[in-house]
Amino acid sequence: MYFENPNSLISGSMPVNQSLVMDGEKGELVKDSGRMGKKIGVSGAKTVAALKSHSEAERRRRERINAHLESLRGLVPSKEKMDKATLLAEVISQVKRLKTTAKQASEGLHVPMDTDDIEVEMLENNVGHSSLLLRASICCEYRPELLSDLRQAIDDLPVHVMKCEISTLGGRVKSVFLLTTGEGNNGNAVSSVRAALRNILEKVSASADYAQPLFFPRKRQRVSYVDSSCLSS
Amino acid sequence: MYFENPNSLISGSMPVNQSLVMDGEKGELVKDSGRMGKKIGVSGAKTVAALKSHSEAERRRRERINAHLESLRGLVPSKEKMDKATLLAEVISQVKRLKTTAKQASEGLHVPMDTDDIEVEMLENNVGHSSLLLRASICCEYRPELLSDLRQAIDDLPVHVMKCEISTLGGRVKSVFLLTTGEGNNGNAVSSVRAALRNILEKVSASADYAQPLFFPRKRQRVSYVDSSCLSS
DNA sequence: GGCGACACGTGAGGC
DNA sequence: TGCCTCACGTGTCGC
Repeated sequence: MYFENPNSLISGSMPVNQSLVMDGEKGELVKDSGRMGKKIGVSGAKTVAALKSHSEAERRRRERINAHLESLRGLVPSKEKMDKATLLAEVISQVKRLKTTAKQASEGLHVPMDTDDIEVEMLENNVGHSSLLLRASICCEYRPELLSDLRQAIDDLPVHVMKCEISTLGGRVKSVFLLTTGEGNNGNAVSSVRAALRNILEKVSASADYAQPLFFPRKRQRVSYVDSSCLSS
Repeated sequence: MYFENPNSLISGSMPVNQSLVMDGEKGELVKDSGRMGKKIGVSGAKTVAALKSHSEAERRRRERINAHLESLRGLVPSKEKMDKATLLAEVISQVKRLKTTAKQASEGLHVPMDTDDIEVEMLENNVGHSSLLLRASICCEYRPELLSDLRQAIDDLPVHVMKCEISTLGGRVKSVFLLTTGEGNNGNAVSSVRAALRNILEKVSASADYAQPLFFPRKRQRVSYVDSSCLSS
């Protein structure tokens, strides 16, 4: 802020530039061509009033933007006071990170969909470690042998289960595994896990009798407590 | 952009304001006190060069900021072209939303902790609907009757199960329920659910024999695939 | 004293 | 027309 008193709009060193200008090229004082032949004295008051309201409005606009930038500064984890541009850069990387983690934490997990599905993906390559981190999921209708089948299939694979998660919605179930492979056959780990899960999926469709669902055989209900509008990435 | 040619620095209507100023108060033309008595003609070339590089640097700075704003515009779900200020406002609400959903999706769910725990909380009040949305979780050591006990307990309560999720880590299990209450006794819904879950927890500690864990009785391992640096909110 | 970051006032253009 | 948003050049402060 230039002036302690915000009312003192007119700076002593900043020209209001209404009719007298300095020709920068030659340095001579010239009369501005005052478009539309209004006399200076007549329209002067109105012009300066308009200019004043204009600059005030612009100041308000700047304050609005800067206030938002300030609250953004409070939302990024960094504590040091940073540049306006780098703050924005930090915000966009933050938004991207949050979107991917939110997507991975919600869409990937939790909600069994209506269609049977198998997903096996390699997560981070974990540079420095020779083992891979895999995320495998299977989504299908529930049947009583499903869990033991799953356990048997995973146990037969050369993988470690770091985390297992089962969620049910309606009569359907989705199981998500976080797996690590030992050293060695990392190349076909994804495909072998996928094949094992596919076997289970086919066994499901083979057994014609669908037993009662695992937990709560109510009518299918959808619930979405995750803001899916944010996950478009 | 004012000038097609960025080299034409000197505007006809913008005073360079190096020595002649307009006193805004009285409107009289005054001589600026020209600190350091350099002659205009001598330092003119250097001054105009410095001014040019200055304005160019400022232009680059603006372009940097605006480029970041533009990429932020691509990250916000809204499709209509919005104001700079409203764009920033949208971004900060987006960040807040993503933080809460990410936090709820990760820290709240998924990972069984080492200590037994029961959480029952009311989610949104869902204005307009008379039913409440609850999130209830129980975290304890696994035992074979745990799942059927849970089902029985929840079935005895006046709630609907919208979603159920079970995750295991080591020999421990965490179950999370998304519940809706019917009309009526919303006031004590939280406490009654909590009491039911507490019953189960006590039954666990009563049965002294811990059967083998549900899935994979390997050594306890921690995995954190959610960027916890973003969840400070 | 140059360089970078910021706030400012102002002209242009859109409804 | 009046209001609003934006880009621009400039003054100023800190390193």
